[in-house]
Amino acid sequence: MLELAILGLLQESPMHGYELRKELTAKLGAIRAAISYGSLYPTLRRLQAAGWITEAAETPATAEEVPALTSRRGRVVYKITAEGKERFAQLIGQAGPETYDDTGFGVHFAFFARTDQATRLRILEGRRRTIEERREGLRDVLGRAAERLDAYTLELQRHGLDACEREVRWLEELIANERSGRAPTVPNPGTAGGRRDNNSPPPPGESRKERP
Amino acid sequence: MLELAILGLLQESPMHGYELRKELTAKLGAIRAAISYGSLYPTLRRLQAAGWITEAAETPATAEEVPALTSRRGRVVYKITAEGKERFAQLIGQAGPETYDDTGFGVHFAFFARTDQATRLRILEGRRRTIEERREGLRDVLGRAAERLDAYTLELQRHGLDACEREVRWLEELIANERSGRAPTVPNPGTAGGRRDNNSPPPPGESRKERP
DNA sequence: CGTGCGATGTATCGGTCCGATACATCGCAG
DNA sequence: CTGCGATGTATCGGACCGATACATCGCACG
Repeated sequence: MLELAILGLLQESPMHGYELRKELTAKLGAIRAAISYGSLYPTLRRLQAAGWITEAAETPATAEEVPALTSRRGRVVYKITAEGKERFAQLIGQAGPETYDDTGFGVHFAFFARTDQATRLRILEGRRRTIEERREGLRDVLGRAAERLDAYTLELQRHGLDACEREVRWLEELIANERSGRAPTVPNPGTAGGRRDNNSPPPPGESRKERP
Repeated sequence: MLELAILGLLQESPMHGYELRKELTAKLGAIRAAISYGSLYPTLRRLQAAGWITEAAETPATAEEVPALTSRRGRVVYKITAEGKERFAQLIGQAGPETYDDTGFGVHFAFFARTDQATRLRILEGRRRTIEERREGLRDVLGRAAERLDAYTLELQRHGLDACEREVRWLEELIANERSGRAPTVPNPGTAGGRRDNNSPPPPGESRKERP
């Protein structure tokens, strides 16, 4: 999962570890806590060994000398290679069971802008299937085994069941949207402060890159 | 986390691994997928080595002989020890940061019937804090960094934000309930099939054990 | 003027947990 | 009587986390 996320982010622009972590947190903040360096750095090493990424030279063109006075301490910028792009395309295109669990789905979804529509649909439906099964499991417990469990445990299940139902509905809308339109935006009026408009969703072909 | 869950379940009644996994799945189904044997068995071994649990003899009293004909193949029943109960009480009573993440909170919550009220309140408030922070992070991204992210990523964040707000509300109700009543049941009319009544929540002292 | 603290930055280590895999027994339907 | 699905125990490699260590940079506060 981390591999996919790193490859995806480096496709936007080269980055060093720290920056990568921040971008990762921003992009995946909805589905998981901040990624640990204890995962990040070993993974970067692994990707580099596999040839998917390489180290890029530091020293941006605007660096007006100010040279080796303090010896230009280490800041390792990574960029994706051509093989890395292939690898990313391969990973993003295939969908196994791990694509449908909470984390896996979240990561795939976060890169839907780089995923073709058929795959998007396949993933959304697989996820829906998965959540529907989880939902049925919870209904079973709440129905059949209810008297064996204490009130707190039951309340937990109820809350979980509610979340499942809500996610299924969300997925339904996304699927419908995907099938016969193009925009990922769900038409329901957001629960949060409603000042966000977000019209003009980009037709998900390729996205332009920009860096400040 | 697994340690806490196993200790908690074995407190209800002795069990072997397979059974433990099923009960674990039933009790924690709302927060995580089925626990893996690759975690379960090593953890059981660890707990046994630490002296928190012991192997109990198989052969339930009703076993009308039918003896060593096929050599009574292995089925290892574990039961909790006195030290194990102390350990459980210690684990359930203390609350660190890991108590507030998704899995940790879920496990603690699932054993709230064995937790004193002060601790329950502390945990609920810690969890609320954690989710509120996650919520603020998502709002920040949605507000400040919105134009840097594609429509799919934004939709993911929105869905996550919605889940956060919902959970905070849920926690508020539980906290209010906890402060001035006793019942864990949230008064909101459930989204699911509403045939479950659940009055008479047990005053959370000690719960009776029963096994079929 | 300095000094110390919070953000930036790279890195490792032990431990927890997962997914795949292997293997054996039991009850029962065909 | 044969095979298959549920029950049952077990290990191994790998992914990821949390704690920890360490070094530099900019700037606010005294």
